[in-house]
Amino acid sequence: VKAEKTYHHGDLRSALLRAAVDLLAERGPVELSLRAVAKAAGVSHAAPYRHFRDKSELLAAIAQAGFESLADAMAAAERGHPDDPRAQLIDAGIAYVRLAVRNPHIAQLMFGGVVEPAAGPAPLGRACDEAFKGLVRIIENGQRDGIYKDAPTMDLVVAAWSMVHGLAMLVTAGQLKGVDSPAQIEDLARTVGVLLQTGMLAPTAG
Amino acid sequence: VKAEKTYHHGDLRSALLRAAVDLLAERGPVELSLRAVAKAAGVSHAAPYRHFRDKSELLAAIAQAGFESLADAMAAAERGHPDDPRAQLIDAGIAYVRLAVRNPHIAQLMFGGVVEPAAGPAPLGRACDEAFKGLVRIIENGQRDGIYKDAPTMDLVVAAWSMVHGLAMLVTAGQLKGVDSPAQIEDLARTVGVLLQTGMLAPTAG
DNA sequence: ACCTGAACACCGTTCAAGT
DNA sequence: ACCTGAACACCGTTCAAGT
Repeated sequence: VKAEKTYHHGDLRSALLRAAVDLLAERGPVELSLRAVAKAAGVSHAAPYRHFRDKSELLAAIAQAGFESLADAMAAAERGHPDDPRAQLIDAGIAYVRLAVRNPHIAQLMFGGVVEPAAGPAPLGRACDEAFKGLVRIIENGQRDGIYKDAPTMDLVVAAWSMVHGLAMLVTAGQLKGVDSPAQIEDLARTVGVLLQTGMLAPTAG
Repeated sequence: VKAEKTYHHGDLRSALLRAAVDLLAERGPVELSLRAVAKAAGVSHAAPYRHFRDKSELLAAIAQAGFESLADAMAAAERGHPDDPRAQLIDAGIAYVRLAVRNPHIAQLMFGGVVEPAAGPAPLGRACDEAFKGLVRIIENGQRDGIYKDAPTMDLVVAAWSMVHGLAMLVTAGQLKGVDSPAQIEDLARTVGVLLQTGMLAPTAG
């Protein structure tokens, strides 16, 4: 941790990523400049090009890390309730929303159309698939136990993913007024998750 | 349509917006340049500054138009089924998803964190509120008729909005593999909407 | 292998000047 | 009132050169 002789760094790549995450939060993806990232990391403006092909690849690398965290959270939710798929799903939803709320700029980078999605460079697409598969497994667990309707698994998966994803995106975009504290948001995630499981319709209604 | 004498335009502002929408689709918000927009509209690179304070205000104006279309669609869904709040909600969801799918780049601009949300300039925030209120009205109609659960209205609204918003965002981000055709997407919106109303749980399950 | 410095084309934004 | 042209600081990207 004190070998600062040879050019500048032991691990410039991750130093650049850290600096970029900070600048992303400050300035947004449009105003973020690769030159400012390089300066923050203490290298020349050309140095990042040894590690990222261009600015969009730097942003994609940040998004990729986000998808990896998401996949981890899905796996943890499944492991956390080995015999209770309903709790797995609720926890997965809460974890999803929590991750997005803690890193709103990264969430928006992952899904906001600035970096290309699954179509992008291979590792990004793979990380994204991994997160998706975690959710699929959780729904499959519930269907195997007969907890969920006998509908096509993908219909249930899309419904659950849409709900939790939508909530996360609305919250990180500041679209939900009066919802600020993390506790409030987790409550909302839980409420909405229960609604998805039991439905909006009144028990008595036709 | 042939008065090209005085400087250049009769309505440069909307010509710039049209050009910007095209370039947005081609190059994305980061690579979109105000100078290219000006050139496409046939004016000097300084001319846009008479109509927009800066690049972000141009993008915000595009997003605002998107929110206005969304508010219109919500109102149309309500009017389309005067006595059937369930159909109002399903139609609103389908319209929401359809708008997003037809203009993915605008949808991502509206919600992707590139332009500031409700916090932004007044007209943007107002347009966004208007769309939201349309959905609230539809849910309130259902509660008034006793169709929906007697839960807090905002819980139902957030659930419904999250679901439809999430589906729209996942589709526009290309995150849902194998879902391409508009018909397929509308089917999915309908399926997911019914799931939200009736719930994921099996009727028999505890 | 990894980084620097100069270089090029391009950008956002401003402003005095034109009609 | 609305637009132009020059100007400035900044950016993305490349490349020959350094260690």
